[in-house]
Amino acid sequence: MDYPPHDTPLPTLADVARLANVSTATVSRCLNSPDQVVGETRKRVMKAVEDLGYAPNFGAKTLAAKQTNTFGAIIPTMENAVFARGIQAFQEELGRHGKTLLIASSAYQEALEEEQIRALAARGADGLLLIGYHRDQAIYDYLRRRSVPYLIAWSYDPAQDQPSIGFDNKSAMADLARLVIQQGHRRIACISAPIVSNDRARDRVEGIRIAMTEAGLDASDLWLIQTPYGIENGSTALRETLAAAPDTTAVMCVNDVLALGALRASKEMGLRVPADISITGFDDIEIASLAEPALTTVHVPHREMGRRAASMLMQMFKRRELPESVRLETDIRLRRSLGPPP
Amino acid sequence: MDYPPHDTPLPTLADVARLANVSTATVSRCLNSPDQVVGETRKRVMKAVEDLGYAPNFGAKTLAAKQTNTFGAIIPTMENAVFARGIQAFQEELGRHGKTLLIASSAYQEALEEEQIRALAARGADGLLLIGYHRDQAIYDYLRRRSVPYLIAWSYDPAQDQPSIGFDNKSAMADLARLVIQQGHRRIACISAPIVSNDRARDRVEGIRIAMTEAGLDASDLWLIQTPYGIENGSTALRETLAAAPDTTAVMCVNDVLALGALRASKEMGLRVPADISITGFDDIEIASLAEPALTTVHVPHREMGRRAASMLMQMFKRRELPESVRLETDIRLRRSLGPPP
DNA sequence: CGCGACAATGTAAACGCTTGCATCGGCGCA
DNA sequence: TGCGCCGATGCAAGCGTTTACATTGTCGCG
Repeated sequence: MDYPPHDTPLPTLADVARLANVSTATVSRCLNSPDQVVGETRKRVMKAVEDLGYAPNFGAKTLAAKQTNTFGAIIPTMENAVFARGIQAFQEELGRHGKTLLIASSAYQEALEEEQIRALAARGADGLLLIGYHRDQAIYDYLRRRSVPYLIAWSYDPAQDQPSIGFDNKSAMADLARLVIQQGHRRIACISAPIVSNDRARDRVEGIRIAMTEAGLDASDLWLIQTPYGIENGSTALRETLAAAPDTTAVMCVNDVLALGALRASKEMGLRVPADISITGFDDIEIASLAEPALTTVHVPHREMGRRAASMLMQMFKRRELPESVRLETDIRLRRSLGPPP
Repeated sequence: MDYPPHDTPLPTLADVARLANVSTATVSRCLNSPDQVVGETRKRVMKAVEDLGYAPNFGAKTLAAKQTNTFGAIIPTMENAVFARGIQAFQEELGRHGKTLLIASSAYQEALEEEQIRALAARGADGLLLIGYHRDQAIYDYLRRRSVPYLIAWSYDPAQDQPSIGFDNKSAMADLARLVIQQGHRRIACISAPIVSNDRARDRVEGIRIAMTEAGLDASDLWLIQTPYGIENGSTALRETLAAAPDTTAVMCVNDVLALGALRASKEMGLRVPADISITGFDDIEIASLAEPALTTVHVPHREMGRRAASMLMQMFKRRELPESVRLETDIRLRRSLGPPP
């Protein structure tokens, strides 16, 4: 069986019009605003549509109508449950309003993200959801110039002059760090994602430093190690940390997945958590509470964020104005993986 | 700050042509096949493009060129790491060839999936990746009629006359079930996703039945409970199972997430795994080996599947012919969660 | 009975790009 | 010097919609 390029070329509006004995305008109206067409004609047209198996050509439609009912989201990776969940909610909300969501994943590569943003914008997305602030100014200019509404999620920073919905990564992590310090920890290590193009990770690390400084500790004492996303990487990072800084008593990870890896490595090394070493995460993914011991982490309302992001973006498109940025609350989930130092 | 609908309308090919003092044809060629244009002209054109901040209009481009360089994937949910991983690989492979991937998620709803398939097809996707066989025949007809290449992943069933890449869910699960039975289990329960529109789940359940029958057990004795995807749901399902069938000694789950939930519930109920009850999963997601005890499950080469699916689909588009379906091998990862019955 | 208003439909001009074909120089070769 | 060829570029015809505007036919009302 083959896919003839188009042996029977696809039916077009004109074909339908011919068959139904009306003009293309009428067919178009039938499809887009049926109440402008009287019952009998409409029935005839619909039958023709059915018989021909007609489906509108999207490119042509966009070209003529300049609206796609399609929103786009560019996320760093699908393999992170955190984004998956937020985006799922985002899509559900859009769906409720008859909009379609197109997702692209950039695999944490800046160049690729840029390409995808441009692709989605050129494709006429009615609006774009982006993750975090960090990206080339040229992209923002491009988006503004084409007047494509965009919203930044997973970060909230009033200092950044961008419409956004998210939480304050810095202060959330600082809160957690205060708790860690309060438990008596002085030798703290941080396992982070690469911070160079990830403002969320960067802010979280910064949060720890802030709390340390407040407590009279020397922030430059923070042992920092960066590694890509992944359980395995978290494990490796913990081993390296303990090799280089053996007196560490608390390891704060910038996300739960790294923390889970660290947890595993600790156990494999025969360390008891939290008796010998404390470990914390960030995100509160579902398995955080399932781990052994359960992981102390920062809970983030991902679904709420996704849902509200959708509403905001649709508003932006409809009303053509910038919304107020929204700050969501996070809260700390204190679980067994954090305890006093040995 | 506002998003004027288009105060300064976007620059078009014609604008660039005017500024560079060439025809639109030349500009188009500059952008799409630069070697057809001599150096100096090209430079001039590129400068104009730059100055104007020109970006091609995708709709127009598709309309004229009938090729989008875009592939689509419709997955049941992003929240399942299994799909996330496979799709990530799928995208990476496409990216290597300069193609873009658009993803839509159907939240396991048939009607939504259909809508999204149509949307992506109408949008001129060069090819579509679908999950599993189960969907309305009308959709297949539609796709064929529009001659949109499509490939089915995560399932392989020679009986289905569709191009696909995947593994044999039925025999994979049967293999695992044989192992369970071999350990001595006779009272087996199965926690499944809803099987009505999910052939993968259905086949896995069927696999258990086959193994039971082979072993001389009565397949209708299999205690089956269906529940949506999610750890919490897995927990609940386990409790219900044990309430209704208290003599169960092995619980086979159709995916790891449900299994993890079951594991948690067992522990909460004070049962020792596997001493009091054995639990198995399917997929071998990363945390399966991290669980306490580590989960016995079926390992599936998700990334390989994604990567090869991309190649196949690109071939289908280029060569316009149906490929051979590909059957991938799975293998059982025997871990501590499975043991002999008490 | 005639006129205006209005509802239903048709006409045709965009929309922004690609591409087959025509055109135009300039070059090599006899 | 003249011819043919070829590479670079321009011309213009689509591609399949939407939609402003024009046209037609009906109906109610004075």
